[in-house]
Amino acid sequence: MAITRNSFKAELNSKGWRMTPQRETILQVFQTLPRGEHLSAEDLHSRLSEKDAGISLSTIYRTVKMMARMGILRELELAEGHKHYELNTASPHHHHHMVCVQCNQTVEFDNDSVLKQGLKQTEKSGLQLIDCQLTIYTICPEALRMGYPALPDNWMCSRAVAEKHD
Amino acid sequence: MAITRNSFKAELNSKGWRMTPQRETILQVFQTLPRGEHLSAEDLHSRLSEKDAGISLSTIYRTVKMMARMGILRELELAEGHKHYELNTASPHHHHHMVCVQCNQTVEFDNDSVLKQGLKQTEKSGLQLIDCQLTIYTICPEALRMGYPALPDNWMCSRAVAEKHD
DNA sequence: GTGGCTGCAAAATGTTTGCAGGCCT
DNA sequence: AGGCCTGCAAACATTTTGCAGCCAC
Repeated sequence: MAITRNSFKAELNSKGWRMTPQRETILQVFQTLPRGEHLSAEDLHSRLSEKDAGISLSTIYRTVKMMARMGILRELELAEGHKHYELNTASPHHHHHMVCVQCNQTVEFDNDSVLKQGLKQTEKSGLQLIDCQLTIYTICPEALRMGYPALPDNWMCSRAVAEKHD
Repeated sequence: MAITRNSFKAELNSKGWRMTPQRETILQVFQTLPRGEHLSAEDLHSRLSEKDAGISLSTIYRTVKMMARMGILRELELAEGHKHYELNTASPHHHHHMVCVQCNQTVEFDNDSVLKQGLKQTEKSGLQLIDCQLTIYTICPEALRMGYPALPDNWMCSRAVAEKHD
């Protein structure tokens, strides 16, 4: 049931498309990504440049969008202004996200009942469910104490500061 | 509990900010928006230009972002590439969205149990819930029949075509 | 009166696209 | 061999920002 290099190639070919080194590399990155992590196009690009395989940004954008449409990747709108991608594992590995609007820290959590609600809803409307994402926007106690949403310019919570020093 | 011009002004002043004609106008638009509708910054801009009150796009962007941070508006990432806003009515008017990835048609639905799950999750982590959105991505039967995701270039489902003729 | 607010224009960001050449099937 | 695919650069869409003047407090 999980995606493999070969099933990916078969699915591509069945649509008249092709397996290429770039597509294989990108699939591998997601296959070896620790559970709970997700990458933006830019993340992928710099990660691949560091190693050997430089893949152009355009190709990355084209590829992740295609893989998302094929149902292989899941497209997430978590941080402001750009999308993240992760392998689209079906239930029972279906999970959701909780993201702090101040520091963008994301925590994933499992909740199968949400997917059930989603399926109920789409069946009722005669539509096919592609994905179902519960995103919870929160703000951390520290930012609240500092007077959010009237925070000083450039203020960051300690978690966000720590993240900058990675 | 619902937002009013006066409670808005009070909240602004408490933070050292000001009530202005632009902010009042934008609040009014959302207050009189039929339930289930949501506007992008561009929507707001053209809607206000048609009438009398021309408000610059920058001010609109600044204002809706501020109002979202204050918890007055809810920021939605439904269609590709731009955000929509709606009044952030608390439970029991809390609702969620189902959007077709082909034609972008959006249907809202109620589901209080989702909000309950969200509250449970944030409490567990000691965070304050700002918003909680279940977004269901679907694809309509018509696009499936046409071979999605390998659709002909520029193909649109009949609902999407109808939408273009508005 | 003062400092926040607006409008304008310019910049920045994230993403898409046209095209010439290359490689998978 | 044909046509899909890539990389590059340029275009694009949306959103953000610097700044001078304005207006709510």
